[in-house]
Amino acid sequence: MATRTDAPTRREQILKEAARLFAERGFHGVGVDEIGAAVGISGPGLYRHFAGKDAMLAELLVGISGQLLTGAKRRLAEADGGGAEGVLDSLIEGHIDFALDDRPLITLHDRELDRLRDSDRKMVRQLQRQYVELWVGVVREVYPGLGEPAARSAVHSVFGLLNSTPHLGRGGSLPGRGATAELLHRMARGAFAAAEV
Amino acid sequence: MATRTDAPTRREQILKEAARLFAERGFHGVGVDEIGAAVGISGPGLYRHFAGKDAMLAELLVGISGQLLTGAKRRLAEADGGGAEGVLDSLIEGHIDFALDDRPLITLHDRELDRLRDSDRKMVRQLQRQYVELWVGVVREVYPGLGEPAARSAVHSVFGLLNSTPHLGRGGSLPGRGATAELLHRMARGAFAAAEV
DNA sequence: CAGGGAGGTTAGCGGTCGTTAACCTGAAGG
DNA sequence: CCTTCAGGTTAACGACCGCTAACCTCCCTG
Repeated sequence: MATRTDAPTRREQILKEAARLFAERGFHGVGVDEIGAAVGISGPGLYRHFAGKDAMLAELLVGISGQLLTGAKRRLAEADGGGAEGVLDSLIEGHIDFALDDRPLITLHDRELDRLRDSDRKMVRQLQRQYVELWVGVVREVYPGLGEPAARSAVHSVFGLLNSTPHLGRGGSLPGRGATAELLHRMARGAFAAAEV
Repeated sequence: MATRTDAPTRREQILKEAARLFAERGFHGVGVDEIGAAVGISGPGLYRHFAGKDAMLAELLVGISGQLLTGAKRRLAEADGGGAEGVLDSLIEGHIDFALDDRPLITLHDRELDRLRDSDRKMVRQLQRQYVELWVGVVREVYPGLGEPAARSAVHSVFGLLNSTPHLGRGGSLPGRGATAELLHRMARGAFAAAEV
């Protein structure tokens, strides 16, 4: 698991707060002064750590896409020979963990992509595409009745389902993390199964 | 069906283009000059039709939420006594029609809510809540094994699934509107079924 | 103990944006 | 024919925002 125990660097603090603010009010809706204030320094101080506001967003989005893809590849490799069913469950579990633990990032991920420089956007799109295609392969193995276009649509739709976590009441009345994760998992599997034929 | 055949008013043109632009680049990412240019007039000319940029967004979001709720109430009333299954299918169908035909609005609907004045935001939230609760009631009738919190989470997640249409390749390789609608419908039902117990 | 870099600060510039002001025009109506 | 008004126009203002410049202050290190 390799959990971090040392204190987060200033850069990491900034990225975390920027992600939260961008998710809450949109990239253009947040000023650099606010981001600075969120970590206890003031506006222009951020430029000691990032080339500009765009660079923060770029690093966040590239980081998210890369993390998702890397995790998925690892899960695919780990369960090699262990049945496609198990791999799909592992993929779903990983995506749910991400959606539940990093809601702001999940929100940014499909909301602010167009605010990136061309080169960064291309990179993020490529990582996202690889991630989707990895899912599509596994899904078609588990549900052979699905054609490729249908499988791709189904995968995008299940992402929509799993990424709905920001809309689930902010920690108030929902049935706890474990139960929510389980519910989402079952629904994802049910959606895929119903997509087949 | 009461289909409109007369030409759209200028106000309606503006709202339509504003919705598209807001969905593409975000509320703060679009200038009034661009909105004006999209309908062939220039920036400040918009103020003959709207009190300001905020008013356009408010009218769009209130309109969407109201339309969704009104349509859902109508479907519930129409099929009265005709079985909860049929009502749920009708609700799903209505939501899919909306998601497929008005993608920009669906995008705005859960993205730019926080940019509204307090009073407008409260109104939209109330309409949305009524819409969700209507679904929750029907879903629990069809799937009695679902508790109320689980049903509400499931409804939000299915909305995420259905609202994924903007991510499905923009008219390129996807299997045509009818097939897409059918796929989404089956997946929604499958997700609900899998949520139960 | 000098000095230099890391990481702050405030002041301010330049551009953009929402909005208003002032003016114009063409068509409808008495 | 004169008036009125809806629906435009351009100019410009004031606020805000991203970013740079110039400066300061520790702390580490040779």
